[in-house]
Amino acid sequence: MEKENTASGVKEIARRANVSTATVDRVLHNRTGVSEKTKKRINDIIKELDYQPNILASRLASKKIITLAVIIPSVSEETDFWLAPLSGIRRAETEIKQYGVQTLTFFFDLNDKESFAEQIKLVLDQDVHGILIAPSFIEETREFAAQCAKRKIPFVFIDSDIPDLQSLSYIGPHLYKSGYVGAKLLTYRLQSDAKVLIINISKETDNFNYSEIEEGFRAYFKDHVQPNDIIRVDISETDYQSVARHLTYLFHLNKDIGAAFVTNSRVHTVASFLKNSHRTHVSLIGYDFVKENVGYLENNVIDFLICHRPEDQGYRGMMALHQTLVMNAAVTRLSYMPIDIVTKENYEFYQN
Amino acid sequence: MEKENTASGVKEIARRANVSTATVDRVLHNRTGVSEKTKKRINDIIKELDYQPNILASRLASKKIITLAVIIPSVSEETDFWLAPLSGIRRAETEIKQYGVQTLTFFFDLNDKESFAEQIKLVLDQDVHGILIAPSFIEETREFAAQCAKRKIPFVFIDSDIPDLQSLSYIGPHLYKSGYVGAKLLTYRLQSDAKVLIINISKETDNFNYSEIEEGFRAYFKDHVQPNDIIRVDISETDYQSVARHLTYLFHLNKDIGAAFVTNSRVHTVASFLKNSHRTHVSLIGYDFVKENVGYLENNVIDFLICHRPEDQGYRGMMALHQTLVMNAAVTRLSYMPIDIVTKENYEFYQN
DNA sequence: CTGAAAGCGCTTACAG
DNA sequence: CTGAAAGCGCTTACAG
Repeated sequence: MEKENTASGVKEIARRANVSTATVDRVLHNRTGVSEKTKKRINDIIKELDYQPNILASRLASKKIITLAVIIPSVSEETDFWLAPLSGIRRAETEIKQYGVQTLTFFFDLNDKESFAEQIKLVLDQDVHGILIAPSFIEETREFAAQCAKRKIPFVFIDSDIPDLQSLSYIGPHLYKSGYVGAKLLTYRLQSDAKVLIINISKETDNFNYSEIEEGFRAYFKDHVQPNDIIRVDISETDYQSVARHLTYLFHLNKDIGAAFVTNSRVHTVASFLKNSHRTHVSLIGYDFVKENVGYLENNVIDFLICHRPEDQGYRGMMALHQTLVMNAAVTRLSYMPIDIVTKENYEFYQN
Repeated sequence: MEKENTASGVKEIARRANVSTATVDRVLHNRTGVSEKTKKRINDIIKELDYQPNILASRLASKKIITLAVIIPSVSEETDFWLAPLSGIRRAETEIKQYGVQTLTFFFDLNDKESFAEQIKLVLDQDVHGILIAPSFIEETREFAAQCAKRKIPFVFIDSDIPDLQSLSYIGPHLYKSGYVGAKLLTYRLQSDAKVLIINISKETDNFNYSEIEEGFRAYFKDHVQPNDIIRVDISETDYQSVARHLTYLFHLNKDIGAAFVTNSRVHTVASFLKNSHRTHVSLIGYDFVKENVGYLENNVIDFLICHRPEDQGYRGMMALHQTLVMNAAVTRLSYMPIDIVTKENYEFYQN
C-alpha cells in the first residue's frame, strides 16, 4: 500500500522540473519561448503525474474573455421554431458565463440568403473564438467554413449538417432516418390503395435537407410490401393562398390521396387547407413543435409531429464549443438527436 | 449615458460598508458573529449592487468538499434499466467535480425492501450534503424524508414521485399521462371489438406507480367512444415460467384479446410469451429502452416502448443538487420528463 | 463582534 | 529562454 503523493498542480511540476511555474504554464499552453529540452522535461512530468489542470483556477486567473458567436435564423411571423434552440443557447450561456465566456448572437432571415452572408461577415469581422451556426445556405456556408479554417476558428453546426466542411461537431437530426420514421407514422392510418403526398413548401428550391428527408421517406415504402403511390409537390411560395391553390389542384387531380407528409414546419399551412376543405380524413404528418402546428395536433388535423430536440441542439452546440475552448476536452464529431414523435397525447411535456 | 461602475465584488462591498471582506463573507453566508447593524448595512449594499458572487473563486478558495449521495437500484440480471440514469449521474459527476463536489453511490436490490432501507441507513450515517434517490418503497422513503428534514439535507426524487414528501425536486414521468399515451398507442392496431389486457408484473404487490399508470391508461378509453373491454392481471413472480403460466390461462379464457399493455420494463417477458405461443398479432406496448425490449421491438413483437429519458433524469437530478448546494440557484420543484415514443424505426437514436 | 493576512491553483506582465 | 512577484475574487484560521 503506497501512500498517495498529495503534491500536484503546477507548483509540484515546477518543483520537479526545477523551473518556475511560469515556465510550466508556457508549456501547458504551447506558448513559445521554452527550450526544447525543458519543454520535454516538463511534458514528461505532466504525463507522469497525469496532471489535470484546475479549470476554475485557470479561468479565475486569466483575464482573457472567450467570445462565442451564434448565427441562427430569427424568430419570424412565419415560424417560432428558432425560439427553442435560442432558449437552449441562453441556458448554456448562463452556465458558462461563470467561466468568462461571452456570447454574441446574430440573426438572419431564413428567406434571404443575403442576410445570412451579411451576418457571417459581421461575425468574422470581430475576434471570436468559436461559432455556433445553422448552415442554412450551402454555398455561403462553404465560404464561411473556408474562412474559419484559415483563421482556425472552430465552428459547430446545428439543425442541419454539411458533412465535408470540417465542423467541430454537428448536432441535429439524421434527416434520412427522420423521413423514414415519418413514412412509418403515416402508415398507421393509411389504406393500402391510397396515394401518398409529399409536400415541400420552401422558397429555397433545391434545399439539400428536404431531399434527404424525402429519400428516407421513400425508402420506407421501398422496404415494404406493396408500396403506395407517391406524389410529390414543390411549393415555392409559403403563404396560405399559394399553398391552397396548389393543393386544390392536386387533390382535384388525385381523388384518392390518403396521407400527406410535409417536409418541414410549414405543415400547419397544409393542416389549415385540409381543415378548410373538409379533408381531415387525410393523415397528416410534418415537422416541429411550433405554436401553429400544436393547434392542429390538438384538434386532430395533424396526426404526428416529428421533432429533434431543438432546445437541446442549442444547448449542446454551445457546450461543445465550451468543451473545446474552455475545458479543452474532446467533442463528438456527430451527435444525432433522437427522432421524437409528438402527438396530441404527449406534447404537453415536450418543451421543458 | 452613465459609465458603468466597474468596482464590484466583496472588496467593493467591504469598502462601502467600511468593514473587512471577512465580515462581508460572514454576512454572505449567514454566519453568526455579525452585529445586526453591520449586517443590515452590508445586506443593503449587496442588494444595491445586485452582487453576484463569483462561484469559481468561491469554490477555489473554499476547502470544503461537498458530498452528494446517490441511492438507486442496482443493474440486475433482470433489467439494465438503471444503467441509463447511472450514466447520467456519472456525466453530471465529471462536470461538477471541478467545483469540489464528490459523489458516493449506493445500490439496492429492487426486489428487496430491506436492502433499500440498509442503503439509506448507510448514507445517513455519513455526513452528506445532498441526496439523489429513487424512492422505490413508500414507507421506507417516508422515513427517509423525515430524517432528511430533521437534518436539513435536501433530496431529489427521480423515476417516481411521492408528492407530499418535500423533496427539493422530482424529475421523472407524469405516470398518469404516460399510461394515457400508452393507451393511445395501443389503439393503432386495435379492433374495436377486441379486449385489452393490462399486465402488471412485480414482486411489490401494491406499487403506487403502477396504479397511476393504469388509471391514466383506463382514462384514455373512458375519454373515447365505445371503449374496449379491459382485463387486468397481476403477476407477482417475475420469471418467464410464472408469467407464461398466467398468460396461457388468460388467453385461454379470453379468445379475443387484441392488445396488451405492460406497466413496466418487464414487457419483454410478455413478448417472449407471445412469440413462443404464436400470438404476435396481439399489439404489445410496454416501458423502457432496455436490451431485451429492444430485441422484440426490432422483430415487431413489441409495437412501442414508452420511455422517460432515464439518462437525463440522472443528470438533471444531480444538477438540481448542484444548483442549490453549490450555485445556490433556484430549482424547479417538478420536472416532468417528456413521454417518449420509441419504435423500431427511431430507437437507434434514443440512447445518446 | 471584527480585521489583517495568508492562501486556493492558476496566469500575467515585467525584468533580465 | 526563464523567473520573481503580483493578482484573479473569494474563504479561512487566527488574533484581538
